Amino acid sequence: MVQTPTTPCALRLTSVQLLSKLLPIYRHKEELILAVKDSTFLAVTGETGSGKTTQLPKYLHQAGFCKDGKIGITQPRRVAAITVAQRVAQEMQCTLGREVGYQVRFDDCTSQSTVVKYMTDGCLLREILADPVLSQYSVVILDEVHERSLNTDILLGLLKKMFSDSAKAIKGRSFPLKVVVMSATLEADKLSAFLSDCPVFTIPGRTFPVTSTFGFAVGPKDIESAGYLKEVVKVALDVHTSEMAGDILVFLTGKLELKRACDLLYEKRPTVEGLLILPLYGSMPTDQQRQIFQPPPSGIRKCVVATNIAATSLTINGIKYIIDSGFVKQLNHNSRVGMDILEVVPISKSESEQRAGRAGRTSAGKCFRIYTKEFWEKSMPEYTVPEIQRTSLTAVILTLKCLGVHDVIRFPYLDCPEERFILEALKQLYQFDAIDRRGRVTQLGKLMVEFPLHPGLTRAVLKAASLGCHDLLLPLAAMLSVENIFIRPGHPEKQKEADTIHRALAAKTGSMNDFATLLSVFQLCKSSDRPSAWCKDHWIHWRALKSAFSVETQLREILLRLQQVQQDFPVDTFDGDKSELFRRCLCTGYFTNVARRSVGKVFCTMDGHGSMVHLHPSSSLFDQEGKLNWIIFHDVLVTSRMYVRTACPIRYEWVKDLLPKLHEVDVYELSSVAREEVTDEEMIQWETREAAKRQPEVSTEDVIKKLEKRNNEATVGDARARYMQRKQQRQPNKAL
DNA sequence: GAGCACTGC
Repeated sequence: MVQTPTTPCALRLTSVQLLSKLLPIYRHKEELILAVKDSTFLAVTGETGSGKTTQLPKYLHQAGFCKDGKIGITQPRRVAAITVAQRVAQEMQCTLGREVGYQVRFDDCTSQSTVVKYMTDGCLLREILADPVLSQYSVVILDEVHERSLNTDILLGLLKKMFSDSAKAIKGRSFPLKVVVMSATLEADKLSAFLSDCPVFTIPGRTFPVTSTFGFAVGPKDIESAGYLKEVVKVALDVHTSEMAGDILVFLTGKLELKRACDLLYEKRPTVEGLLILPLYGSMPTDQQRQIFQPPPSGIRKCVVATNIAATSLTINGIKYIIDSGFVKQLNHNSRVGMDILEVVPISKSESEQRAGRAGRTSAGKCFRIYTKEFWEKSMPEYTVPEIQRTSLTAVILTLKCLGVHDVIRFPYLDCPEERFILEALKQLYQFDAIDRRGRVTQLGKLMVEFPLHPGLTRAVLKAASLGCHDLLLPLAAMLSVENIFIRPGHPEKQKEADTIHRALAAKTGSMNDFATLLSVFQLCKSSDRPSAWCKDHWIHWRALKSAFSVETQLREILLRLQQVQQDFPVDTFDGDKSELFRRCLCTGYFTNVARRSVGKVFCTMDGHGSMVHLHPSSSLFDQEGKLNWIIFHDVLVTSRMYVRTACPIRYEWVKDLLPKLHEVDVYELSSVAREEVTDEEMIQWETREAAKRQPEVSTEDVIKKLEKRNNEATVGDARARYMQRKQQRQPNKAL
């Protein structure tokens, strides 16, 4: 413990401690400690403001739970892990990083003496990979379980399994492990049922009532109607002119929409005095955010127009009024086209309650929903579909396999993902050589799981490492895993300027290759004397590039460690020029994202879905389509068309040997692999069938015909149709 | 010829 030498500091600490006794949880301290002692699993529910996140670990520490091991508390977000740890360290009068610490990616603030450790759920998952029984912990607390983040859901299943596998895992421990899951009230019973009907401890919250009203702008029949933006603006102005003092928070779906709404509000400004309009979105420069968190000047009302970032990640004080559009932009995995699609969808009822709740943090509030009661009843689901059911599972399934979970279908999921999502993930892992035909993790798969990247990208990195050219792939992998680095300003003049500079950067590499451009930007900036100024001059996000630098360092460290530990680290040889070497490495990881030009500027994906795609105009390959035949690409964007971005040309010969892998495995064959390890008998049957299917010599045209299997585009087509409809509704003049 | 929500390792 650290002494508190100065009086002001001591006073402050005392007041923090006094305040903690006023929290609703304080009255239940002894009962809570007993409840944790009495059972293996405990579910604790309590709304915002109950104090469960800060106080429970402190109570357990005081009750002696740290005698044998640590108390670990997970959070879905980095900032939460850090700020809560700071707060608790202050209350326990110790230096952050000593008894109380935190660990998030790139920031480990713990030491030998740390016994109360806050961390992100992803960090604990990494720890389990290294130590499957969590032998250092006496208590594990999963917080914010109701948010259903992918990592928290996996942790939940793993912890349940740890105790149900006839205590095999637990035998490896010298003292018992206690598991506490904390959640908002709604999910408590479900959690209890999942964890062998464990006790539920309820702590009252401390929030103020929020009254919600419905509007007229969006009904179930015009689900995609965008006239709602006008309604949002109208409601905001009504609130400003007729409601009492208090700030407004508006929930919209995306950056452009925020901008449009702010413009509409500004237009009304001459008639509406004293409204401070502030947009808020994730990638916004931090210097522009300051005003948002400061109280407005007296007599001025703040109106924050935000994306979903204001739903959980950021808290703004003084919000009394919520205006809820009822929509969110969400990345969903579509297994029919085998791709991730970013789309606007109605929020769930629980999500809308959460949004409303943002108005009741400091006093009673009001929530104005711009959609009808009918929309609420007919078009909004009860709960948000958990991430695990709408995301690509490739990386997660590899993690489970590496943890010895062979039966990935019957793994105890709180909510099971659809079987075809799991099968698709297995198929991809097989294609990347991470698992074999029996579903066992390969040597390569064990290396791959160590990298915090998509398995395909990791595959390319490892290929490069085996060829001794990881200096080409590590920076690229880092650049592809951070947010978009190219700034494209709104002003037409500036936009032109930025585009010209970006095009010049691409031309510098001497080849049409968006991956090479990214690598070049990384290298040029890194070797620059004043990197931040270099970024400014080239319209590049300095913040994003800085994080690419740290990611690259981390990836390099992981690779180095694996090469030292692993005696038989793969080694290959290659002679050819650097550009070919680079692209060949990419092919090993991106051969599932390969397309061949069909007619004009249209490309056809070769992954068996046969989707028609176009090059995005931001690509350096754009307008060069005539010169291209085969390309690989990093991602897909569905707007007015299906666009592929970040692409490069390849030669058919480079993927020829890999392409058969795309269709040699029948996904249904893998279902047995998914359930358990395959028996020898099944294996022989399978091999026989496979051999029968295989042609002795497959011609180019045969492979292409097989891959151009048309055309499963229906869902993407739907998304596009909806988009076009919205576009017309928003720009009625242009439609004529 | 251009519609990137939000997390996390």
